[in-house]
Amino acid sequence: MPELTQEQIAKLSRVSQATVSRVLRGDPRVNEELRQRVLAVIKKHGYVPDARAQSLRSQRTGTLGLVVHRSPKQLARDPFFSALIAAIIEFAGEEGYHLCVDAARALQSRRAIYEDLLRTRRVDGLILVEPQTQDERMPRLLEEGFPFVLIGRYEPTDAVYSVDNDNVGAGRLATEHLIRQGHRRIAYIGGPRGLFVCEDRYQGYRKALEEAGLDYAPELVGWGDFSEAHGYRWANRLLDLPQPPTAVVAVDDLVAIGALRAAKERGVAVPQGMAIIGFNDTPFCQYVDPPLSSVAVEIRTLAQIATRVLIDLIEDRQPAQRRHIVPCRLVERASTGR
Amino acid sequence: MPELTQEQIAKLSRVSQATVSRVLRGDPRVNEELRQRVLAVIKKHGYVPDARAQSLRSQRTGTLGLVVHRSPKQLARDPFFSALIAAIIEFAGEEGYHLCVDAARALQSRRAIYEDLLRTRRVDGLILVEPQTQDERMPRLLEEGFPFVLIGRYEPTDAVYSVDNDNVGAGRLATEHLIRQGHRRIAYIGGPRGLFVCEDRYQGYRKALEEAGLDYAPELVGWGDFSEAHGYRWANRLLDLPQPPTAVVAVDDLVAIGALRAAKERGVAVPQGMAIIGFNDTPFCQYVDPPLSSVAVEIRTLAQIATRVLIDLIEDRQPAQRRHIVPCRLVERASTGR
DNA sequence: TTTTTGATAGAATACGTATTCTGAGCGAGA
DNA sequence: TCTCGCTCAGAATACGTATTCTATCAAAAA
Repeated sequence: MPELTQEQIAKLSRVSQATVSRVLRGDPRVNEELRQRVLAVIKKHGYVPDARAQSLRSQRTGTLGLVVHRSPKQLARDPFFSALIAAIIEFAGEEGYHLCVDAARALQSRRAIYEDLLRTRRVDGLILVEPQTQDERMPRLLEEGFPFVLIGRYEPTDAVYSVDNDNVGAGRLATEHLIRQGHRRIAYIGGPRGLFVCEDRYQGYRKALEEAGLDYAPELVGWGDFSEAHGYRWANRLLDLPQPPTAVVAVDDLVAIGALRAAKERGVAVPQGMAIIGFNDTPFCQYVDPPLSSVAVEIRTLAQIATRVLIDLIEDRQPAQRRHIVPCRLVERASTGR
Repeated sequence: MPELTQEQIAKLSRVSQATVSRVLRGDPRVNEELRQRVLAVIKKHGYVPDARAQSLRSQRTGTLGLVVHRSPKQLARDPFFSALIAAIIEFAGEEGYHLCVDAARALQSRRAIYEDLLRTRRVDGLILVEPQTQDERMPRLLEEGFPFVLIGRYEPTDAVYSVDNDNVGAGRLATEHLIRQGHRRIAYIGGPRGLFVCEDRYQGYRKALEEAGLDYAPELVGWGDFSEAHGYRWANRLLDLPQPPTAVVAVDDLVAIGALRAAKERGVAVPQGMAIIGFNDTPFCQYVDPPLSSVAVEIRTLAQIATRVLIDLIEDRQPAQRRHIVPCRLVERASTGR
């Protein structure tokens, strides 16, 4: 453990510890000769500041906290989170911050993690992902004035800084794309009713239909969950209709893949018999047959904005705006091709 | 910021700060009456220790560091890493540790991250993933006696603690499975020559052939990279042979999917015309058509062992053994079914 | 020459906790 | 009665850095 402290550097340079600190911090009020002496010693023996002492003294840890409340199992297989974590690491790193990641499985542990990261001052700020509307942490964080930023949406107050995908726009993008391809009878397979992301994409779907002057057909809209099985079931039901849709907007890639399987099983060609588009542009979209069109969510942008806003808050710069909406991007593949 | 310090708790309880500390640490040498007084005050006003001060004082941060050297982009789309990170978070959390994740993109930044995590004493120990044989960090870490554990393999010295998949066993598992299905002419599509994981799986393949008394056919073995394109190219080449293989072991799921695509394009039915098996049991295995058999890597076990060994090292308990080999598991799906 | 100003650097202190040191009080043994 | 030993709690200190406070010295102003 040959790690030197400022005190030892000082002794070797025949100056005081305070002077060493000043040299390191670039304080101009130090004589050039002494500065050189100190720098020479540091160069020779090496010096790395003790982050623990620095953070105790300066009240800054140089670490951001990321809390997701998902089970590690979900976390492990959700490409969204891995991409998000990776991107946040990247952008935080560029600004000289580290990232501390914690996962809150149960609601019970959520509180514990919150205590442990925040009140112990282990991190300078927090990024919360997909908060719930009934999130008891938000008011407390606001009250304490602790820097944090949300990825997702939170309705009860607009006092929080947040970044979210333009899910309405995404739904519209997918639907308009299908309309451009000539489709007139377009179904929507949604996820759980009441979830922002599903409702928003549904709104986008409705708007696109409306603007194109197409009729809305309630029998073409189904709600459920985010599973492949749900997509499979609903696609089958849609294909059983007297007048089945010629295209399907599925709220999630997995759901879309379920629909794809149903179509293939019944001998319905994709996209000729039925076009299918999903959301999120999950990595496996390009490996299914036919490759799946999808509306990509700009995870990196999401991460970049969240990180920058949080660091601005931490460093007492007033961020430009509270709510950020990140547009999505259409990725055309064979499943909606001509 | 209504966070109280021990000093303030002490004042409110009319005792000394030392006594508060003793009560909190469960020191038995404190009178029951005082203890109760202090606990009552804490209960009323709340108290959470300052992690920064604790770590400065106790030389322990309660944080593990995880360093992966991959670009954030690769990181984002590699399910292995997200699963690994998730699992480490989980197990570290169970032991009361946090996780600080950093990614070293360039070789240049690797050094910087190493400095920043380790010498600044920001973490108590380090988990290194997929070290290279020429890894300049290893000797230094060993020399400094800094606690660390490897996920992967390192040859130059056996002084390091490491956890690795049984890749030889995995290669054997896949090959034996195909042999059991009656295949006699089995190809191997590998990744980059010289990479441990590829060489080991190849060894397993060779051993399984040998033990089954099957001839080794060099023309059935191809090396390249981990891409889908490589699998596609090599599968085509194999199918062009005068006597094509009836089964393929692909070193990675992506490579296997490339092979799958080649087979489908040429009208070769899978598995009847050619069986295919991959490695890693990537989430999308179950969504391709036909679903892809794969040898699953026990990421959670890997993470669990690595975390436990590291924490043992940190807390001065001698771990049982230096090298841990985690067995893999066969996941049968339609691509190798009868 | 005396006072003031400015530049510089060392001494001292604070951050909050854990632990060692010290001393007070008391019962037991001589 | 006096000392020894023991229990317990407060005082003091250390962890390593950043910063404020203070002292020194020289040069400039009076």
